[in-house]
Amino acid sequence: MQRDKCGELRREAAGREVVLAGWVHRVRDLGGVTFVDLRDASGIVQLVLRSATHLSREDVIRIAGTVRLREARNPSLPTGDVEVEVEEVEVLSRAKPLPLSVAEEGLPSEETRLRYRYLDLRRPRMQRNLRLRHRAGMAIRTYLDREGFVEVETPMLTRSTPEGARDFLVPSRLARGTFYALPQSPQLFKQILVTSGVERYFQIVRCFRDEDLRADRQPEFTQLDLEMAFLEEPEELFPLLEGLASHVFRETIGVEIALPLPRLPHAEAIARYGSDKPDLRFGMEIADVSSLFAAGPLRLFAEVVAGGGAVRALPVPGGAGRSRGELAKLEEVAQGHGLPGLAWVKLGEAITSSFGKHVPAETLSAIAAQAGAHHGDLILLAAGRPEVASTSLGDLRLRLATELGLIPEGRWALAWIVDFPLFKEGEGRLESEHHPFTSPRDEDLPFLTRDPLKVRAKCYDLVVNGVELASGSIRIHRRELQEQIFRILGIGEEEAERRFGFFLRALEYGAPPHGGIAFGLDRWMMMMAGEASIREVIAFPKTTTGACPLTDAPAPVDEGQLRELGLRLAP
RNA sequence: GGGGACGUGGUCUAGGCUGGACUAGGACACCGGAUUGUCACUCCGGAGACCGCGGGUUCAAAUCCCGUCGUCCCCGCCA
Repeated sequence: MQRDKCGELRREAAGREVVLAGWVHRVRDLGGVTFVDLRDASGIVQLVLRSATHLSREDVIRIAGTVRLREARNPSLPTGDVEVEVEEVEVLSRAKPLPLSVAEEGLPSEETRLRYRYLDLRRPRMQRNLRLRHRAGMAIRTYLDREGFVEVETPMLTRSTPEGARDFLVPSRLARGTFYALPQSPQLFKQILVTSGVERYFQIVRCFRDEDLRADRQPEFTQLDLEMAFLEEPEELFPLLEGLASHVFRETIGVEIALPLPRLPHAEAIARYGSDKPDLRFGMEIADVSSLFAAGPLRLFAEVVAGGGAVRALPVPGGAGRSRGELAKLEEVAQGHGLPGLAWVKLGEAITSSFGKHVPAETLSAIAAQAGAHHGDLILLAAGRPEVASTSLGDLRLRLATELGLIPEGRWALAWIVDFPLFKEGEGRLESEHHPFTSPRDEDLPFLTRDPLKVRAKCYDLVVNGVELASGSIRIHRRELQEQIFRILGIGEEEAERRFGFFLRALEYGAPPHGGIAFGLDRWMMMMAGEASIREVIAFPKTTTGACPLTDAPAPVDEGQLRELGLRLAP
């Protein structure tokens, strides 16, 4: 269909004969003359109709006409200098009265939006989001291609390798009673690919996890997955990834990211911000004031410190005026983390505290100094196991900063979180902090047998504004070490062979040292688009119950289909 | 698995706490009419909802209670 683009008509086009096709955006019928805003992917232009063709919103039409300069321009449209005097109109397709408003304000319910997604996606904001995502994808591919990466597809029908989440299963017809699993990530395939001589692999790939949904979680989601051979240390990978991230930010939303990015050891992130994905757009750092209480006047806190615990302090700017009730609410948050309570110091006209007279004024001043708090501020104190004390205050730090409007908009605070522990305590056994294929740090290898919880991993997260954007590691490339890790995780030799045998074997035929990372692409898009939900950057997302209102999936299947698969539904 | 919020014409919403003139109001969309310079056009008129569904309390339920379904948010879960 030969046609011109609505959004590209400018002053210079005046006098030209054009053919336009698009959707009727709005109709203003003045009787003798009717104005129609015609919309196509390029934008909107005003048509002038003098014939009596009845048009409704979202009708699809094709017109032929002449571009003319307007008497009065419309400054709110890029095409506002011109209009098209219509000579011929052809209705290509009628639109019924709309089941939802295509206006930006007063959004319909999520379900209605998804049921009529083809209308919902016509909103400028959604069009913008789709295009933003496309630009990001282009930027990613351009950058990685230039760096010598090869995009390789990996199977969607694969085997269940019970890692973290619940698998989506696909029954096999040819081998009754067996199942494929949809991949939670291409983890093992990408490691096998670098072992196969693809020294630089990447893929923009769909992943599947059958867990409950959230605003930032869908059962199927997209990762930017990449892996490189001949890496032994995280630092060898960071410059490339930083280049990628800054390139994508620049090409997608025009934001410049200052490089190199700060590195923050995991332990420090917890201590200073009470989170392994700290929001670094603002201060309010947590201070350790344990030493002030170690031999101090408060027996309760002294005992905590003596028992290996810590007392940590969070400054709250301008918080000195908080009422007892407000403090109680904050305390509830801390209690939710398992702390018995919160202590506080107010730097008001006088310095007051929840300690009454038990703690001398000079100690209170010392606390204020260490917490970096000033006149008018409040200091919240948490005492307990160091991590619990910190994460409780970390939670409060975020809540209070949000409430106080201390988080600057338009800032992008990126950082690497490094030196995660390799293991964490699970239910009666050790679990991988990242995943079982993560390499321990060389200097911590001696602790593997003696004190595994002390072992740090060659593992890293890329954190943006308090959101985990990407997570990766240097992998284990020697079978013996991989088997040792499995043993520590309580995966026996027989089980390891059964579940991961194919992978262990691959490590026996010349596997280079390697490592990589996976970005949560949807979350990244969500942030760049300034959206609060991942669904706004996914064309056809699912509801919280995993349903698709557009197609009504999931749906029952015919008895015959089940029979072919050898399946019968339990009563 | 648990907690919370919401559900009123096609869409968004008022009403709900404190049940009775609610004969459920408004805006947008829709239909009819007027209208030759609008651009969120305007003006006049019209149609359209038994208030998600089921049960209960009551003389009386959109309103109170219970259940259920749906949507959203959070905790658990998500290597």
